[in-house]
Amino acid sequence: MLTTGKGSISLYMQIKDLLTARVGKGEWLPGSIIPSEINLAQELGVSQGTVRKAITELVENNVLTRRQGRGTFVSNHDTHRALFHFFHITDNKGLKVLPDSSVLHCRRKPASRMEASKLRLAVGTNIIRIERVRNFSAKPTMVETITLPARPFGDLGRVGNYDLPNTLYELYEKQYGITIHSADEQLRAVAASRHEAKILKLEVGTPLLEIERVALTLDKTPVELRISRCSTRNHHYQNTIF
Amino acid sequence: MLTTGKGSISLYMQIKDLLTARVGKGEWLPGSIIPSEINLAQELGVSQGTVRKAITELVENNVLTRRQGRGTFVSNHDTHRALFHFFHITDNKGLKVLPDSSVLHCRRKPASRMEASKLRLAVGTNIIRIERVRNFSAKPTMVETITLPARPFGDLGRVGNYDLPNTLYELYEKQYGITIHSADEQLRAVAASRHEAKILKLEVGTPLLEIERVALTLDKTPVELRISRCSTRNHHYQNTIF
DNA sequence: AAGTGGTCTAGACCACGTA
DNA sequence: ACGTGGTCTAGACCACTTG
Repeated sequence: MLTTGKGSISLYMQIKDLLTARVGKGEWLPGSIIPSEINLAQELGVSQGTVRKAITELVENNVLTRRQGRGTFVSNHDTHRALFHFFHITDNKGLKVLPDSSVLHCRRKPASRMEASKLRLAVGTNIIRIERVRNFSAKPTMVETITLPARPFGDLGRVGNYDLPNTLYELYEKQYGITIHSADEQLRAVAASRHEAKILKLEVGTPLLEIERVALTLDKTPVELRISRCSTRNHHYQNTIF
Repeated sequence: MLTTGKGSISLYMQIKDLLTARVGKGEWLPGSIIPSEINLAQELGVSQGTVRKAITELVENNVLTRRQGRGTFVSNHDTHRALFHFFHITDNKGLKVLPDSSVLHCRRKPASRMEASKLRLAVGTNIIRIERVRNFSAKPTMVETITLPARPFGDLGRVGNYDLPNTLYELYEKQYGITIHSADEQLRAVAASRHEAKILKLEVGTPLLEIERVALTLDKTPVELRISRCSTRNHHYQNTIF
């Protein structure tokens, strides 16, 4: 239960942790409504303002979403979030459009040392490795290698099912109950390999922007490693520092 | 003055705008203390909670900084902010250290079309163009070209004064009263030119990470264009998506 | 009309830093 | 001891959405 008094953490923080846990455990599913502030306050024996403060911070963390007059909901992954929150490539006019994707292959393998390290798995654990190319207005622009631990993602890409949706995080959430909450990205400049050059129709050695992303759940468990190599002839990676 | 009633914007928003204006106009200088929440509430004829909500959002925007027991201060640029807020290059272990810098040259020129566009100046307006190289543990790693409008930056780099400090935003703030508040960055992969290759001791054509940054003041006026080209052999650009 | 989140108030008490 | 920000309460009213 909640504790109060000297030396103990503040009430709203305890409530924040409690609400986070309920979301993390799947007690409240993405997209569903949570009890009203007043109900939660009664249940927890605190004032509405205290619950409100906890919820406010979770809204800032993109864990919950408020809708005036309707209620408070667990955030979920829709196309908008994929585009404006997790996708940072824009064309050189600053316009953001999701590229479409086509899968080149999808294989089950033991994790390489690098994959194991990034996903915090033992070397040799089974993983699913997807390679796909992403096109902007029919022009191949990015090559992506996506690595997922085989465990929670069970049958993904099985039975020759290369028909993966464009926005994978929606799939992870709906199909496997795994919600991506944050991601760490490392960007480097690399030279196009022969393989990449062929796919992207560029010269071997052309500089490509490499984005290595580790996607994490709410409790910071890494669940996806994605390495994208992107031609920056007509596009760039956009980041705003506030 | 503050307005209330139907259709008018919320009180705390008006207060937020008012406080922002006072900071923007230099009425309260970076690093200085602002009146206490209680004093502001009395002055403005609202409750402390309302002032508090306005200040809370400005703290989240990095405009103000609270220090418990001491007061609320206008944020300023120190080394910590330069490193953790505006500098995104880390080594491949994830460690962040500021590189040192040495200026190659510093010239006054009319703005190129590109510079004028990015800084929202008329083509041909006088600008200051600084080129410097940045070293990590004595290894040249980044080449930077920094463009500033000559107007507000008066005598910067004049009289052969190539002794610019490493963290320029502190200089802009203290010397010229210009506070950088946010920045837009565009990242691309490019091939090292002969000039860059020589400085960085690399082969011509080596892929470099180009970071094109436009730095803005609180009222979103662009005041610095900075193009960094960075070897990503031992370092990378780190971005976290929450 | 009823229920939700959004704003605002007035006042209490705590934790922290300074003098 | 005093003033600051930090937490918490109880209650009022508004704005919005749904039945």
